Amino acid sequence: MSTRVESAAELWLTWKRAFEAVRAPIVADVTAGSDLSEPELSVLVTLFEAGGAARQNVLAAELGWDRTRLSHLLTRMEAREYVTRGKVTGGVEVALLTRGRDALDTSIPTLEDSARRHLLDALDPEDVRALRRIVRRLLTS
Amino acid sequence: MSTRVESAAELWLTWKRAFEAVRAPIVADVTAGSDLSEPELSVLVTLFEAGGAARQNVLAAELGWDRTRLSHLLTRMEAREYVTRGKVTGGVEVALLTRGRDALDTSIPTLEDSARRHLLDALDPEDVRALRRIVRRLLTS
DNA sequence: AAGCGAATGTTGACATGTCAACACGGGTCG
DNA sequence: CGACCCGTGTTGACATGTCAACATTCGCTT
Repeated sequence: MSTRVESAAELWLTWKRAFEAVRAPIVADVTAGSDLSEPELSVLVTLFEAGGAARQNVLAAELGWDRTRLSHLLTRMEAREYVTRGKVTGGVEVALLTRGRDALDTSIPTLEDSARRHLLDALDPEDVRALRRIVRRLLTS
Repeated sequence: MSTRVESAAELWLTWKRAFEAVRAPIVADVTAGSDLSEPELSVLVTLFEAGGAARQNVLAAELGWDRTRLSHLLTRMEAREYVTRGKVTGGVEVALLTRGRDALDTSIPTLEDSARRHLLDALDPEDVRALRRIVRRLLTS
């Protein structure tokens, strides 16, 4: 009759809650300043970290997204001249355009500031170390 | 010209990546078994934790969602007879229906199992303790 | 070379989320 | 009382994400 929410599920659910609680204000901050949505920023950042260009499937894997989602989003971003797509043996390569770099330059400081206020400052150094360790572990498992 | 991604932003971005990496398989597991979407499950769980019924605005706050989103979702869930809405002084109260409880009973064990495999088992006890502490801290800040 | 299969992307229909505008119902204060 | 104000919830238009079906291309096998 009445299911209980047990340990692993409970850990997941509270983690999710905390994550969303942090995400919401950060997204609000970031989207307030620029005309980038949060997913768009993720794409640009990932692209930037990859050196300015990346294969579309790599991008999708990096972001943990579905091909379809990325495809649709890139179509829109291409129309706004943030990125271009070029055919390459075995697929498609996406590259940052100037407008994309400019948008990044505008958004990153805002993101840095917001993330510091809503995440870093809420934790003490030990927590931060632990969080980094947890993240690393989860990403390599 | 070329922005760097600094410490707080970098922490946030990697955290997000790890979170998504954990979320994806859990969502896949949970939605595979039942006919509940992940947001729907969140609503049911929150409702259940609240004792089976809750004011709509409380629910929204608990979930960290927009009123609008919850309203739309509840409309769909009401149509599927998972929950009901009743007018109450000062707003609307949402209550679990039998179908909702049944769906929970089906989904929670799946969630528990999936969360254990994809989250708990990937961490050692120390990480888990740290994560719980971090979550608590973030939710009360 | 020809055929096949797997990986990659795209497309269109549909589900879901977001935003701005509106509607309603209590408080509160003149 | 009556005129506001504010918190709550709904609605409809639009943006975004998801899913299944389809193209294309590359590698592998024969």
